[in-house]
Amino acid sequence: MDKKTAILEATLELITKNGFHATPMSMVAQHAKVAAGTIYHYFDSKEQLIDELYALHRDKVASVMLQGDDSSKPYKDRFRQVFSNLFAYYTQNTDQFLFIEQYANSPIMNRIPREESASFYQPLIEFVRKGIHTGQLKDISAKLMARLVYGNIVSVVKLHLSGDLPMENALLQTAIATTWDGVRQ
Amino acid sequence: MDKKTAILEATLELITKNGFHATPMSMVAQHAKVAAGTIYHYFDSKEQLIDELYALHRDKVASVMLQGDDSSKPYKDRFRQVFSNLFAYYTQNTDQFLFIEQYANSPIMNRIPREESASFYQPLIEFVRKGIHTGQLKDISAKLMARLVYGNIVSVVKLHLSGDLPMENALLQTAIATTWDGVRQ
Amino acid sequence: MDKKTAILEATLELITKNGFHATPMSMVAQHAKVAAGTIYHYFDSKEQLIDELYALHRDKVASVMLQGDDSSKPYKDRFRQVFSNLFAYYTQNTDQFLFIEQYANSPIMNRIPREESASFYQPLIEFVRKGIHTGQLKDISAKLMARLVYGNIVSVVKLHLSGDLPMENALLQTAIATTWDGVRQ
Amino acid sequence: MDKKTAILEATLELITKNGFHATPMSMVAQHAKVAAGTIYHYFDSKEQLIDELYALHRDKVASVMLQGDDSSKPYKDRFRQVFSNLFAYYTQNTDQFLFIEQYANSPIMNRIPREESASFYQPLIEFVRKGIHTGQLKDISAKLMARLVYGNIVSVVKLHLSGDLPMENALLQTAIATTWDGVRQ
DNA sequence: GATGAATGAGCATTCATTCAT
DNA sequence: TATGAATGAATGCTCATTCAT
Repeated sequence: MDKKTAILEATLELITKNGFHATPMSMVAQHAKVAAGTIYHYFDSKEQLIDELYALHRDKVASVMLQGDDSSKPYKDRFRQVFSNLFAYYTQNTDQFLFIEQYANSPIMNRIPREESASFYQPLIEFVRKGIHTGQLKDISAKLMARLVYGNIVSVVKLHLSGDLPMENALLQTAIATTWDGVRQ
Repeated sequence: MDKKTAILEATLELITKNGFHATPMSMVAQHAKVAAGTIYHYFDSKEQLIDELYALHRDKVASVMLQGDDSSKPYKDRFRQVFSNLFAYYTQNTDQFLFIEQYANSPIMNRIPREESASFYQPLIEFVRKGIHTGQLKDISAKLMARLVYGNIVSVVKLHLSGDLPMENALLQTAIATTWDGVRQ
Repeated sequence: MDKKTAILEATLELITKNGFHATPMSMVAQHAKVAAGTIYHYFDSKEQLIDELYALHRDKVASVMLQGDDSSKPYKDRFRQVFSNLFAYYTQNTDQFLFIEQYANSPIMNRIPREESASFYQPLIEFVRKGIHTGQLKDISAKLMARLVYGNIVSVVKLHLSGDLPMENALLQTAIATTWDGVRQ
Repeated sequence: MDKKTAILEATLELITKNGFHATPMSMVAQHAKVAAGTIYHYFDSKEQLIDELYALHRDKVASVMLQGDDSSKPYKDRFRQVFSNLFAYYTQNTDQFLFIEQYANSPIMNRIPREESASFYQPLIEFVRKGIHTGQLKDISAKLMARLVYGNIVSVVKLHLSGDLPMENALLQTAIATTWDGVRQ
């Protein structure tokens, strides 16, 4: 649905820029070039619109993460690729990144059932688990390791976006190496 | 000022629970047991109240971080202590942690001048810089390294608070070791 | 027209239950199983739909009132029958009764020209007039008498519907007798 | 409270003229010469405002009804007075009458607990009960009789207000006599 | 005729802020 | 200092109505 997409895109952009509460539905309507009432054909409420937007981008991230993963390659290369995938996606889709972080760190996150929100990390947990089983990675909790790896990616993206230290490739490789040294066997 | 403190505490608690926009000034007044108008004797506006609250807790974190740091100890022990200090503070002061994260990940963060907000990491940057200079840590960007270390602490606290994997001490030591292995020379 | 009837019936039911303003056209459409736009093929507006519904049931009541009236019977029996007719119709068609009362007691009643609305009582006025002329009823204003009689019927139906004192037959006969004693010569 | 009274009066007037849903809160505010938000200091919601308005006038009616009742007078005179009291009050306070009728005949009436709403008739029931016990009135259900008497008053007021047959005193006496003849022993 | 997506004016309600006391 | 009643602009949402198909 074209209008639904327009609404979702306008919401993403505006919330990223202004925050949840500084983004009135009327402004979303204006930017999406639909009438205010139209939004309510596609979404039950502002709350539900935002939740759906989050679910959409959460799933998108999950699908991007393992793109191009090839189990025949050396695990270290695969690890480097996963890190790069997310870094590239987030830095090229700043709004998505900032929206996800804003959402995940606000109390509205609790509107999402615990299980569903835990599942965000599932693909990454599976991925590190493989590395653990094959002896490439430390034999520690996969849940913990996945969080640490993902957290490092987020840290690097934030540093990049802060403008304080833009990530050229060499620096990114350093960050990946640092992460790898932490988790490798 | 007793009332000012009451207002700040009420604000912290309510924003942590409800979020910025779901926390009306009237509710803050009620919880702080002052009249609505009284808040405006101590703060110019809601915005300024929140900003001041953030500044307060940001500085508190900076002071907690290096508590008990003793430059005569082995650097690795000092590193372990910094990590533990923050972990302990955040898990024992959940509201502060959640408030800082909520604030730092929302667009209102931009209200704070870039420099000031970068300075949050300054003590940690100095700390890792020492490790680099003495050859204990990798010779890479201190800014990057500080972010990675702090990001790992945040990751561990969030995992703990999610209830998905409570951190007993052994697990915490694992997380510290993983971080250390990443940054050490 | 089948759909038109469905719309009228849905409107009656919903307005009786929810009131005029708590009955959106979309809800009427849903219950009548037609599209929202379809209603506007049969009715000009919500206002006109409601007015037509009222006219419909007002006329229905007029036709029910004198059903089975036989001028060869004793007038007192005929009086009793008119009373019973309306009581029976209203208690067996609760929605119609409640809708008429709701409509007649709301300011929208003024949308109907005075004359037309006065004509609701016309058949009853004629009926009591006969009783007056033949000396069965008091020689007082027929308009007044008709209103008193109809008012008594309404009172009895409301008491019945309130559940506070269900009308079995004996009680109904008492009510009729009381009314009769008031108006008879 | 001066403003509260102004709000109640404005609401009464406007609802009587326009109906519940055609009376926006902004219009109430305007007529009461207060800000829109001020209404919500005194009332929780539009619904509660209307309910309170109804309760207020319901109680007022109950207190007016028996005004000047003197148990040493002949019962018939007392009966005539009760009838006259209500007729006079309603015709001199048209808005109150129309509001009560509009409210009582709309589905919102169900917001009021059954018992409370039944109690509206209680004073009148007690009054007719006295007449029954002393043998002045028919020995029939007091509940039924009270409803019939009150219904007659309402009928007379409505006829008067319709403009179709203004009630001068002689006519009013006729109406009272008709009612009395119906209920007297 | 029939549909239902789309419109946008209108509504109830909230809330940051002010100010007379 | 402190109060809390009062303000009124702003917000999320509804709903009668239209119109392209």
